[in-house]
Amino acid sequence: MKKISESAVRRLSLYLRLLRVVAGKQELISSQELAERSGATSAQVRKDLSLFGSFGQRGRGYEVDDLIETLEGILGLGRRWRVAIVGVGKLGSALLGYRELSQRGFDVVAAFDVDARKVGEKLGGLDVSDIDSLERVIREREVEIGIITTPPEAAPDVADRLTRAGVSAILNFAPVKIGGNEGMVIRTMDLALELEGLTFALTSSRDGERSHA
Amino acid sequence: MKKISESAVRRLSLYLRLLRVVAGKQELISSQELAERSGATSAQVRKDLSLFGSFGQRGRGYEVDDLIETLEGILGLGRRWRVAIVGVGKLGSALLGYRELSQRGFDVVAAFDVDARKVGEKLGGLDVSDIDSLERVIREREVEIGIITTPPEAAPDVADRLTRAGVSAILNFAPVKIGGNEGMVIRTMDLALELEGLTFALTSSRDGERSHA
DNA sequence: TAGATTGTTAATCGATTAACAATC
DNA sequence: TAGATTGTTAATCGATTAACAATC
Repeated sequence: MKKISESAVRRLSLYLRLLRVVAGKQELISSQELAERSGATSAQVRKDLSLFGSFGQRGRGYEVDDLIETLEGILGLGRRWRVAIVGVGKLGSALLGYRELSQRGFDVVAAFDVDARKVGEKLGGLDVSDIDSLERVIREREVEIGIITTPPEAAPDVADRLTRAGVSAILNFAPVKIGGNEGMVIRTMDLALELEGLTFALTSSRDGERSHA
Repeated sequence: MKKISESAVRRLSLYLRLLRVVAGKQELISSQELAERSGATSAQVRKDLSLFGSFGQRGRGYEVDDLIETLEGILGLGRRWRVAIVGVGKLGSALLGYRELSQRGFDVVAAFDVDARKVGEKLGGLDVSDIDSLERVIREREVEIGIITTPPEAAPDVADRLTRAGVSAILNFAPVKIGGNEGMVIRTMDLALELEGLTFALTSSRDGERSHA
């Protein structure tokens, strides 16, 4: 099976979101229009889609509804996913309260914390479980995706435990490298890294101006 | 000035973080060690650094403390940055409460919301301002970076207003495309997109297994 | 000096863009 | 049929990796 780049997958997600916006308003969409809305080129759009098959009609474009279904299939969104959140601090509880998650097909079925005061508390309609019961609860509730919102020190250990408990993918918000063993799918979202991307751009563009002057 | 790729900048941020961990513990570090810790290759590390100069000593490696300072300089972290958060919902207030931000050189000096009940409230030691006063407050407090944590519908307008008020970079958490005019630096962090990256990988790897069988 | 490790050039790999025949 | 737009191949561009002379 040919390898699909991460950036291609991101764009597919983006196309799907844009298609949902126009769904019901128009029947067909061209690679050109999808390109304008997504900031890609029309060639890019056609290429991305063609990695998985031919879904359009020459001379007409793509059927919006069809393409939505196709993309949902490709991205694995034809079903719901069972998610656990580990670490119910500020960020964790923000995520717990997110309606977006459930709308997009992700059911948060477990939440964990070390803090005894939080355990048992009801947050977003869900009991917070003790982190000590992680393995058991993960198994019982058949969690497939773990979201780590613990402090960085705790994150690698949590990742190991999630892995051993049978979770198959992790979305990590802690600013540390998470060691996943073979086959584990891991993504890290790192606020500081993104901010530093901004400050780099600001700083170097300013230097750029100066050196032009 | 040669273009530096976004991924190179991300790696530089990562190297910096790793260097801070070993600072005080060791004086020198090799590209090899930095590579192991970051998941890059040693050639990658040397190449990334060489985009900005020669900071190492052949046969010895890089001085940890020196390299930290150098990277801070490159990434624009030799100073503090003034940040505003727009949208004090769950995510916005989580960010407001983040000590990490201030530790990393980002001072949150303003927060905004549309909700009259939130305006005036003190959150993380900061008064929430009315969104109507955005332009004025941004100017008065000399905000340089805006963080958007509003619902998606509001985000594009907020981005425009931030831009016109003189903010030079935006970190956007809303799942929409933000139109920035020339020279504006924009990054979007999109939870749904990342999750869909996971489900894609899970789904296609499973399909992969099947097709091997 | 011998061993280690950088900085940089050249080779490779992969992703994006351009172009156009196929075809609705 | 004429016009539009796909799907795909070839060309280009950029990023990563390999290799090695320079040198600490």
